[in-house]
Amino acid sequence: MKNKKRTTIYDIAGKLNIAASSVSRALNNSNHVNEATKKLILKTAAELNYKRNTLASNLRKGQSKTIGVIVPFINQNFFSNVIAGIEEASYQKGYNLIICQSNESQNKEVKCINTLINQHVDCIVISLSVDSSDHRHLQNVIDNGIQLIQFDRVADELATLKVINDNEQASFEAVSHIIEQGYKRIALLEGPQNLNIFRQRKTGYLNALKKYNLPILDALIIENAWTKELGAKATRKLLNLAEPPDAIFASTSDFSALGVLEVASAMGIKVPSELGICGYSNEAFTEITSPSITTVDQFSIYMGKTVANLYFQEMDNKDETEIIPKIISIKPKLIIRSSTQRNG
Amino acid sequence: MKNKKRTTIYDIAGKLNIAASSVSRALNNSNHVNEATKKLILKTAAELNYKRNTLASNLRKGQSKTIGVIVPFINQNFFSNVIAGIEEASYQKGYNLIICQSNESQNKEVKCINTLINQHVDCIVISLSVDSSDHRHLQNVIDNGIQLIQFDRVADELATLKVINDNEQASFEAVSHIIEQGYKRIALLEGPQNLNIFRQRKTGYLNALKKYNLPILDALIIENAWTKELGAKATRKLLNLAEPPDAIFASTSDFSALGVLEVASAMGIKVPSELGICGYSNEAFTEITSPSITTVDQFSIYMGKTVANLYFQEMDNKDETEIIPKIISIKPKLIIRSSTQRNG
DNA sequence: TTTTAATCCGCAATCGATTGCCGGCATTTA
DNA sequence: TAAATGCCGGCAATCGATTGCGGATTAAAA
Repeated sequence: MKNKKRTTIYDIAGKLNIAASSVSRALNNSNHVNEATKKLILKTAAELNYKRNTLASNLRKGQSKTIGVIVPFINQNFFSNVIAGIEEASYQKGYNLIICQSNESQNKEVKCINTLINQHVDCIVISLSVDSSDHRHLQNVIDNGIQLIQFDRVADELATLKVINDNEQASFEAVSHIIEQGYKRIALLEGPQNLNIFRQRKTGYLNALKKYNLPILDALIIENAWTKELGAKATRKLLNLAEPPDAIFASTSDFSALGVLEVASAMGIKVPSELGICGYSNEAFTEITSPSITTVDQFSIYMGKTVANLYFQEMDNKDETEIIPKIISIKPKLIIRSSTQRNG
Repeated sequence: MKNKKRTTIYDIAGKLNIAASSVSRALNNSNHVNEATKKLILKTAAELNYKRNTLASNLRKGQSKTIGVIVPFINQNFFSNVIAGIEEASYQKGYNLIICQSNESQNKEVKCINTLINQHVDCIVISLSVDSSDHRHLQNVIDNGIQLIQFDRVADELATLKVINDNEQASFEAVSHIIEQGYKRIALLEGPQNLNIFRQRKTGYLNALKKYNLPILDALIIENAWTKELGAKATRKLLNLAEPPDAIFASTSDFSALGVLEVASAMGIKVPSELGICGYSNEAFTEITSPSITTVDQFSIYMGKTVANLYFQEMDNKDETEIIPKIISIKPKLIIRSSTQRNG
């Protein structure tokens, strides 16, 4: 029962004593075949349990109907949601997904890209790894004639299709909200500044301080505090300052914010009355901590769908020879919860 | 710059005035080529930015070095972790992953399987959707000579490779722990019984009650309470009984347990003193609710690695013509937290 | 010096599906 | 009736890489 050779169009052609080309045409519903023979072929194909060999088909047609996706980690909420979104939209169009993780390493990222190029994917969707420094591997994708779409963590200087969040605006709104709640000394936990998203969030933070005429205090800005542990560590440092902050904006992630919350609780500091906390990403748990954590929702599933549809749209009007770089910016939403509400 | 034809082995062969077969052999590091020419070929290949066309290669070799994975939802913690595990192990072996979501629908599951068969994947890894009733589509995979590996939610009657959790034992231990904490009336929130995992967890529950000579009370067993909302609804019903339970085992998921906790909190019922709660899956948030939730860890990433390695191992000794069905059972771990601890 | 073996390389078939082109037959139009 | 058109089917090349086989050259053994 095992591993008999699969039935091919030649098997069908042989059985019906016709040419393979006719079988192929029938299977592709070409109107170049008589309706009766087409039916007969389809029937025979079903009987013989024929499955098209997509490899052969793609090789001949020079396309693979496959989209390659590279993310730092598959099992992080934001990314798995984006992937789910991409998958949903792609499935409807008959496209498949090949997923790779870069593990936040440019080294592996390069390998993933090469694999995907070898696989002749039609499109590569990527969110950069944290230590991504130069972008020759991305240029390589383009040079190989593969559509490249960057999302979330993008290389600004590369003119490709992009789907991003308006991080600066979201960050600005979050910090403005914090200020309006009466907090005066607002600390920032920032992420690796080689990633544009973290630079933008910092800019938003600075702009908000500026708008409300609050001083920028370098002591309250902590670099690379983007995990729960680093967030906790940074918080310990901040709260032990002679003049500690009265709010902490964990611009990097909700995990970082969780670290802040845990340290504050352990130190007996009351949230939000004595310390305001705001995270980023709207992870599921932010709703159920006590107090619940104010955060920013990035519409991750929608983002994934947008990425996929952007590709399909580009395909549709590929009569244009040149690719016009296009950027779709999604406005994230501030989710105000208990951890920053001390008015009202 | 765009969409020039890619360089092929023929381009390399042409430039060096040798046969394509030699180029192929050099690229595959065959020792059938002179060391000097091999070097020259490799150098030229790099210069011309050659990328192997994996489609052609796979077509010729009759294998795709690709594993297809089908899960209900990509963006659920357990599944995304399993996928991350599979990806990690596969990547090391040079295998690619094609990911599909069944959306808990057998209908889509069938389509996914057909897609993967068409793609000529070497192996299909699947965790069944909840409404999966018959298993002809799985049989179809086997009939097409594709290795099938089931994990977590498996069809017992199908003799394939399987990687599962010992749900019955885990459930037994969880309920035993609850009983040992002095709870007497333990409710069970159970999942759809057509899935074997939920049947097994129920069995474990029943066995534990039996062992400790506790009565089985039908009123305390609620069917299909496997989301947060359904868990909450079930809890409202249970706690309004004339004789309400003093503990609830949400055997379906931690989300369900979270629903229980929220309703209990809203009703002013103290956890764990008045009500014990135990979930299943060790979702990240169970650690940070107050009180933290006792749950069962399924070692999901490890499970993914195990699945992948099981496949590679089978490949290695495929000299055996017949496939020996093999089941790997991973023993989950009870994580005891505050929500069930009222002794000590 | 001759035989044997080893090493390298090329030819050509192959994997399975697709598609441009040609030709036979039937139908329609002049 | 002859010419033009349309429909349907087959032939054969093609996509790019792999591989069995045979031949040529060189090195090693007798």
